[in-house]
Amino acid sequence: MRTVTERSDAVLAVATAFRRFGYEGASISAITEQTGLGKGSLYNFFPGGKEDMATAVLDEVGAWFQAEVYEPLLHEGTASARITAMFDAVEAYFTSRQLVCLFGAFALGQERTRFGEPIQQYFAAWIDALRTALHDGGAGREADDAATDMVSGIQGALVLARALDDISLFHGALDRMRARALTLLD
Amino acid sequence: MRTVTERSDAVLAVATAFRRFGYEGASISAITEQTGLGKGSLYNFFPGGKEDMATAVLDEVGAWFQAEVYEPLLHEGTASARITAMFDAVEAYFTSRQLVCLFGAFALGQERTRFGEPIQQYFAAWIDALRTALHDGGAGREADDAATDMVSGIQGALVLARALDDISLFHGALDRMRARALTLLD
DNA sequence: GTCTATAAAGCGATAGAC
DNA sequence: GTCTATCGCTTTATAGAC
Repeated sequence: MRTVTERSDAVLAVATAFRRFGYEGASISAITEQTGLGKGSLYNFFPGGKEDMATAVLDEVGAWFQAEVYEPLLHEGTASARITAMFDAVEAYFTSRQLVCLFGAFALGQERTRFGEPIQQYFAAWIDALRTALHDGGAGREADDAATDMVSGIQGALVLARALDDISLFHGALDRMRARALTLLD
Repeated sequence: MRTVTERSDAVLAVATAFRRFGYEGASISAITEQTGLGKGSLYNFFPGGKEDMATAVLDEVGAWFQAEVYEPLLHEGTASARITAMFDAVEAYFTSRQLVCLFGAFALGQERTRFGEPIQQYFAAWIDALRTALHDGGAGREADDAATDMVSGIQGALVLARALDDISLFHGALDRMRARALTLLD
């Protein structure tokens, strides 16, 4: 059996392993089983080993959010449409990924030391884009705190929904944040 | 050098190691260095090894929250005083513990599989006690969602404050939640 | 690009002296 | 209750065939 793979596919498969096992918990052999790729393939794609894999995964996720969340938040349509679209995109994203935000999970562990810069970048860019959209929509001084609270609230909802093993907690929290955002606009 | 230790002291020291390294990242030798206890002492206190250590740590933290957060929330004083006291206690607790909630951190990782029941218990009891206090204070139907949002909001604030390495994000978020709680009462 | 075999280091855990 | 030595296993990573 020799199914040739592209690196970008390998990155997605490795990301699944990290979501499931965490960074420390994802041993190379666990990643091998989860992804179906042998060690040879893995070290071919990621010469720097596990840390290289994690960097590639964070890059991929960061790029996805940049393209699908932050930029739409800044450019297209009315403020309320943009913000609603953000919640929809984020809800679909985490729902299809076991309610794990790799940046959030890494921020809580010792991984924060190794990957501090991309983690910081991810959250700073998100808050910044959301604050801008809120401000564009007429939210005044409260746009700052509101943007922070919403990004924070999404992370908290992920923690709680996983802890209580109840995905409706995630959907419910996002519904309330969506509604609150709309009350801040015009 | 033979400094005799009590198990309860060992539990507190091990907790610090888990906060710093995470469950998977805290190797026995790392716990040895962090705590100053040798392997002999550790396995004397925790015959079940690492899993035993984590269980003891979660028990200790859970008991602390039960005594210092949940019960005061249910019994003493006016609702607004009880809720303010909760935020104060929680703020001081996590501030002095590197902004790590072990239950929240474990909920995001594979540790959730092993320690699912205590994790669930911790958050369910917290939400339940807070909901009761809010209800006692005159908050109506919204007490349910508000209690969930506040416990979730605290977890989110911990994630964000660690990710951006800015403790003021934690204090600011708690200030706003405190204020919101008061607007829900009477 | 993928496989298998293997090396070197670190892991959790145990045994026995004190 | 604490120490040191050690076992057996798994880990990350590499080498070389295909």
